[in-house]
Parts: sequence; C-alpha cells; structure tokens
Amino acid sequence: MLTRSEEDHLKAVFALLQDGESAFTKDIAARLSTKASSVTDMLKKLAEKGFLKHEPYYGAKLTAKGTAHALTLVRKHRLWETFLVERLSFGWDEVHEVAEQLEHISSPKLVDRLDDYLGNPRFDPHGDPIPDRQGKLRVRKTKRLDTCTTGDTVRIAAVSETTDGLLRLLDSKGLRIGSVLTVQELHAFDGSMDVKPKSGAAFSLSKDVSHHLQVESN
Amino acid sequence: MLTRSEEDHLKAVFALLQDGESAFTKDIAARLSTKASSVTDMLKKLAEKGFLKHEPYYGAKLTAKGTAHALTLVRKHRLWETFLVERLSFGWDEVHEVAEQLEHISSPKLVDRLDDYLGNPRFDPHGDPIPDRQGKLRVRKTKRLDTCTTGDTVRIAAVSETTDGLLRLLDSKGLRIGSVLTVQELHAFDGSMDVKPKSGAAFSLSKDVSHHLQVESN
DNA sequence: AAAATAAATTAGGTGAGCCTAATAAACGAT
DNA sequence: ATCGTTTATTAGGCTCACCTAATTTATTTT
Repeated sequence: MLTRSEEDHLKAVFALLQDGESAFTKDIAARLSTKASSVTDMLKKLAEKGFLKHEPYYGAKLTAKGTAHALTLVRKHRLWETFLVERLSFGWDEVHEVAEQLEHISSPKLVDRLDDYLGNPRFDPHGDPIPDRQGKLRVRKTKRLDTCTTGDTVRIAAVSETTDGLLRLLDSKGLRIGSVLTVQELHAFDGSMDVKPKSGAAFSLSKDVSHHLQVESN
Repeated sequence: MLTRSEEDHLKAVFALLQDGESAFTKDIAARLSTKASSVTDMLKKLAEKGFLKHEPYYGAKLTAKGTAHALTLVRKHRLWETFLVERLSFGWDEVHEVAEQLEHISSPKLVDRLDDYLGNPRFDPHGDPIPDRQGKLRVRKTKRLDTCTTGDTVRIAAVSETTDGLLRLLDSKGLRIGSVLTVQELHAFDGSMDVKPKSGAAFSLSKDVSHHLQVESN
C-alpha cells in the first residue's frame, strides 16, 4: 500500500515522463510544492518498493509496476472528474482539487462500479483519455493548436494545462472540449493566432493559450 | 482544518455520546483500535482547538463546534453510503469501509451537490437519519426489537451496530430495512425471541441480534 | 581544463501521531 | 477505610514526511 504522499510523487513522475523526457528532482518538487531533498527521500523509498528506478543525479524512470499504479491513479482522477461534471454539475474548471482528493480513495470495486455507472467514458471533461480497467490508455492523434496553419479547421480535443486561469479564459471565449474553429491568421512576431469559432466572431489567442490546446482535424 | 485522525476521534466521541453517557478514553481507543495514551493526546489537542471539553479521568464532552463538525462527518458518511448502495449497487453490508474514506473528503460544495443528486434522502441504507445542511438530525420514534413483547408487529427501521457479521446474518434471514415482522414468543432464559416475517416461516433471533435492531410500530 | 553555476544528495532537525512503560487517579469489594 | 483492580495520564521513544544547511556531483562558461 502506498501513502497519499507516495502516490502524489508517483503521479508527478508519471506526468513528467508523459510530457517527454526524464523526471528530474527539481521538477517533481516544483509540481508538488515541496523541496528537492524531500523528493530525493521519496524517490529512494519508491525505488525500494519497486515502483521506479532512481538514477541519482539523472532523475527517475517508472517500472512496469509503477506505471500500472500511476495509471490507476489517473483513471480514478479522470473518472471522478467526469462524475463531478456530468452528474453533479460542477464546472470543468472547479473539479481538479476535489478529484485530487478522491483519486486516493482505495477500493477497486468502487472505481469499476463508478466507471460502469458513468457508461465507461473514454475521455474526461478536459478531453483527456481515461485508462480502462486494464490500465490501457486510448490515445487520439491530436496536435497542438499552435502547430496549425492558416485555414486549418479543427476540433478542440483536450486542454493540456488545467490551471484555473486557462480554463476560465477558455470559458469566457465560449470554448470547450468539442468546439470547432478555423485558424484565420498567424502572427509570427508573438506567436499569437486569430481563430474563428464555427458560430460567432473571430478573436485572438496568445501562444500561451494555443500551445496548451490539443486539437484534432475536423 | 482537522486531520483525518482528529476527525476520527471526534466522530468516535460523538458516537459514544449518542449511545448515552460519557465518552471514556478506553472506549474511544477500542473504537479506533489505538491505545489509551494516544487518545489522551488527541483529546488534549481537540480540546485546545475548541471541539470538545476534556475532563481528565472523566472522559470528553463535545462543544457546539465539535457537535457541528461531527454532524458534517455523519452527514457525509451517510450520504456516501446512500450513493454507493442506490447508485453503484453496493450491498448495504459492504459500504462501511469505503464510506469511512469518503467521509473525509473536504468540499462543502460536493456534499451539498451529492445530497441534491440523491434527492435529499432522509435516511441512509441502514435506516439511520442523515443530518441536513444545517446539521439537524431528523429522528424517528423507534424502540429496540428486544424491548418488544409477544404479538407486536413492527417494521425494521435501523440497525444500530453495523458489523459485517450482523449485516450478513440479517441478509441470510431475508431481513432488511423496511422488513415487517411479528414477535411470536419470548424466551426469558436467554433473551432470544421467535419472530415471523410477513411472508415466510418463523425463526429465532438471539438477544445479541434483537438488541441492535431499531424498529417502529407498524 | 579550471572556475562558476546549477542541481541533487546527504546530514541532521522538527512536529504529528502513534507506541510502551511507568505513574497516578478513581472505583469496587471487603 | 484500605487494598486491589481498572482506567487515565505522563514520560519518553519511534517512524514518517517534511524542512534547512552543508556537501557533492554535473554542467556550463570562460
């Protein structure tokens, strides 16, 4: 059994590895708002328990066991978010903290029943894929909005950074998962782009925003 | 903010006081499977924080603040049990441990939304009353089955000790909340009684069992 | 390649929440 | 009323998950 803190560290490692390279001590610490030395302690413990490999000074890599456990956490987190939004009418921008607590509830039966109750959803309210019972992640072929070019018409599939600020900004523009929009113009000097939603007036999105929107071709 | 352990101690005190007299150190320790000395520590802390009054050697009494907080815990526990049984098809005898975890999730919004989602139920699957948003407990006038006499026809309203053993025993006899039965004969020598369900053959219930069944007149 | 810088680890300390053992208080029986 | 038993508290110690400060390793700059 893992403690809540151990699970948080495991999830942080998993999340960092998802985004590309190694998970470094300082990045894990930043993500969890703790200090590097605390992270080192934890990495040693998790390595001893067989959830990851810790290469001192070169970060951590997950073992199969660690990946499997991290996926159950992601599964729980996203299922609870789905429950909160779809059944309890929470806004998609206010579910994160609560799901952060709920994901640590330990009851395999509960997770699977919840999954069935929600109709075995494939994606959560942010458009992120929900691992299935076996821990398989179904991925979609998406690209970042900031890699699109003029004329592309795409559907928003996911938001990769779920900060309150970004989520509220999107909400204020009327954007959500599934929104369809066309790229109208690219501004090279600051990376911003003008986009036009299917219905409504065009507006501008900064690079900061478009970088975090995963889209699929329409 | 209270820690999980503090909340567990608070709830134990509340539960003991419900059943009558003072909450003594040893009883709290027994309920939480810890040692008396640990409980003393915790009682001091909770007293300092204003949730209870600790009279050394004479147990603990809750303050208004303590009672209010305990009631929010009871509310959460019973709402989650209701959710698990009514929405996720859990058996009423397998929800306790999970609800024990869920009750510590801290989000007032979540509790109230869940309450609405479930249709503001007044009683949980064990027949115990669910405190409302203001912490008010609606009580029913019930008596224990072992205080009934021959000829009484009553409906099972609640089970006061929710051990797995007792719940399964009831299940095996076909008894549940709402079951109606008639007292047929009392056996003074061991306190057992013969009861006949509305449909089906009569059987015997030990004092141990009838003592924990809260019933209301039919 | 030596020096400066950045990052990670180690060493050592703290508070929370538990424990055991020792002591003190309350209670029940004679 | 005193003795013996039960129960509670205190004293002191342990582990866990954090911290700061010191040290070591890796990387970048010159």
